[in-house]
Amino acid sequence: MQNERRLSVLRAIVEDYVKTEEPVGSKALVERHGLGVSPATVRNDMAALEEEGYITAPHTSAGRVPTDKGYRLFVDRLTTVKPMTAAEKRAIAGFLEGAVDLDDVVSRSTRLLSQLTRQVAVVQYPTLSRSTVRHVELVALAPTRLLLVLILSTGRVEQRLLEVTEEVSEETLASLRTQINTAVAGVVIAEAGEALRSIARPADQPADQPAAAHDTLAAAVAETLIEAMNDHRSDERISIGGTSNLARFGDSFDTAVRPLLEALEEHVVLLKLMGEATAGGLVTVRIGAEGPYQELSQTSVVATGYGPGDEALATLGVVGPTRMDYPGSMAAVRAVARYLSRILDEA
Amino acid sequence: MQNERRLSVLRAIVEDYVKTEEPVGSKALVERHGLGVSPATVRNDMAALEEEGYITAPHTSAGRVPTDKGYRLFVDRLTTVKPMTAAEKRAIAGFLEGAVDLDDVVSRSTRLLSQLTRQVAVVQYPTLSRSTVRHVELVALAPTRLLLVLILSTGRVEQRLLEVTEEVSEETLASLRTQINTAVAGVVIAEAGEALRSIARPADQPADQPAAAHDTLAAAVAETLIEAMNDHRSDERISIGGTSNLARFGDSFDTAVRPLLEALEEHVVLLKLMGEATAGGLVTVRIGAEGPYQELSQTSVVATGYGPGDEALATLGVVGPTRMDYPGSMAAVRAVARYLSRILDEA
DNA sequence: GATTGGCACTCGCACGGAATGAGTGCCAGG
DNA sequence: CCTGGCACTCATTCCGTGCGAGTGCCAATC
Repeated sequence: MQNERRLSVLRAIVEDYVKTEEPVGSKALVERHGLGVSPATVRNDMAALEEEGYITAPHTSAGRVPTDKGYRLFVDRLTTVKPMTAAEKRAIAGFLEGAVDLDDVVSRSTRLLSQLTRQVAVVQYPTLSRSTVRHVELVALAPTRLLLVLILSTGRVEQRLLEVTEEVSEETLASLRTQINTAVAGVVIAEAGEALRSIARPADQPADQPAAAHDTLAAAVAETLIEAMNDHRSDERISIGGTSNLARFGDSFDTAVRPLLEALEEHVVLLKLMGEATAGGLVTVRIGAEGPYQELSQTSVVATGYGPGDEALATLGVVGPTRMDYPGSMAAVRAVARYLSRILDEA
Repeated sequence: MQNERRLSVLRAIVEDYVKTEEPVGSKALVERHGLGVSPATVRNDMAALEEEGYITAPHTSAGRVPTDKGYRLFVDRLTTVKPMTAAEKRAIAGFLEGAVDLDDVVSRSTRLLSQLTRQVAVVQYPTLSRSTVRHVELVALAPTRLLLVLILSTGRVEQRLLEVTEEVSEETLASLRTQINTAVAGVVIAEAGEALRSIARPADQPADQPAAAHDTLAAAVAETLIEAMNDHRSDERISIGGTSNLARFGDSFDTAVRPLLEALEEHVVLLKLMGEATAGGLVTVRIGAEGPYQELSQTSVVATGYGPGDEALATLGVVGPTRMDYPGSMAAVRAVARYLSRILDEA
């Protein structure tokens, strides 16, 4: 790929095709874009581009369509991420400001992203594993029934019910509460387990009766909390929005919409599709067959990581047909991730 | 509608049409069902049924299709809800048993329902307004930053952050916590607000300095809690699943799938569509144009209420094209609602 | 050597008419 | 009231044709 104009032609093809959803011909190209050459010249370039596998013709008498390889070149070299307008920025900030809790933040982000991109938006809830413990609360609902509330730095709250065999006094509970919070507040989840276990079996304590009872309780609480922390089921929590945007692609229902609808049900598949979270404003683009699933060879993913302090705790992005507005999507994804991270910072 | 056989014919038409998705003719009818009469006879009956508006012919040389009115008669008089098989019951119970918290219960129910019916399932989270307060927890995250956790009888947890102007001591917090819980534990949401306000401005207290501080704090906490309780935004929380089942109806994309996809995004629309929750095992069926939305004249809703003690706190059901398996859907909806209510009873 | 206008060629698609056949309505006889 | 027979309707399917968008190639031009 040497020629400079050829790249412009490819860019023009991609832009036109994304806009019109129809194969684009040489004549239409020179008209709509200001390339100062004749259709014939463009045809030569197109022939070369096709030779190199960047575009393809659905059939002889139709225009050209970008291939995955063509889109790839486009996003890698032919596009500069266009910044959001001031108005858009204000809209994003305003929309996210009003959120009352983590659920709300995530669902607002999802709606926002789907509206900005007119695609299906996917937002993963912040992972447990790399966040820190903010507070642990023990509540006696009944003499032998405890509610454990685990509050994380991301604002996420996990709760577990725990039935114990012996009645628990309010004093025991209070002391255990203090003990636990001293031990784990501010500690990363991954390391909190060890701290909890050490409370349950302190090395220096004699084996008399009340101490044993306290330890049994502490052990049970510790185990439940550890279980909640390691609950990777909840790592798979995601929020999906903008499904109705798929309606725009009703024509390619079987090749694009149907597989995507199915993938959206399988959260595990979806998360794998989104890929590893990338930090620092880096947006990942996965085009068509580049992804791990054959059935989704008509689907692209634009994603990035987010989290407080630019540490990528979770992924967020949009999913749609390969024929999508990559620059716009990338800009929107990056902007939402940035604002979302900022909100998590503050909280 | 007098003739007995005509009803059988209608039933046969509905069943066949739902199964084959194609207009059904007189000949096919007598073959597939054991009506002991000739096609000609059936034709006469069909003519009568059409006259009365229960069925209609898409065009002259095609078979017949049930009208909304036809489906209505079918669900009202021609169907006995078939009970779930023992295996299905076990599957339902087993599937719901494993849930760890309310979120999990709801999302499992959704998945379950969509799998049983092969339709789009919608489950509304239990409403705040008619549930009772189980516990209120106050946590000092920082000297001037409080986390309020509101735990309801349904297992639902609402949390709010509250910034206060003056530092709060642990003792003040503890006493306020006790006060609040004494006042509102077990009280219905609707009445809890009054109880909270009375804590904030006790009639018999002198106006000296520390008391005033305590009152300011109490008032702030009370208002935040009341706001959380009256947050009808969270009444609109719903869980949706089985969207990919819409893929089966790819043919009627524009008339059925697209409007439904759009409605699924609009939670308010969806809730209105599901209608008032009905208690006591009563399943509501809303067929096509019977619903409030013209664009959804091709969709039916099968829904019922659920909640602890058979009090309908929320709605759950399935949404799909009018051409749906009503008996099966009704049975599944009823069964899931029943098990779900039972789980809420236990918790 | 790149660019351009000209021109023949390809091929999908839209349009129109004919054949097909499923399904109906009606009628006369049982 | 049911049934077999029969003429009729009309959506769907299948060709065949014409059209036109778009291409590829070539010779001429700058």
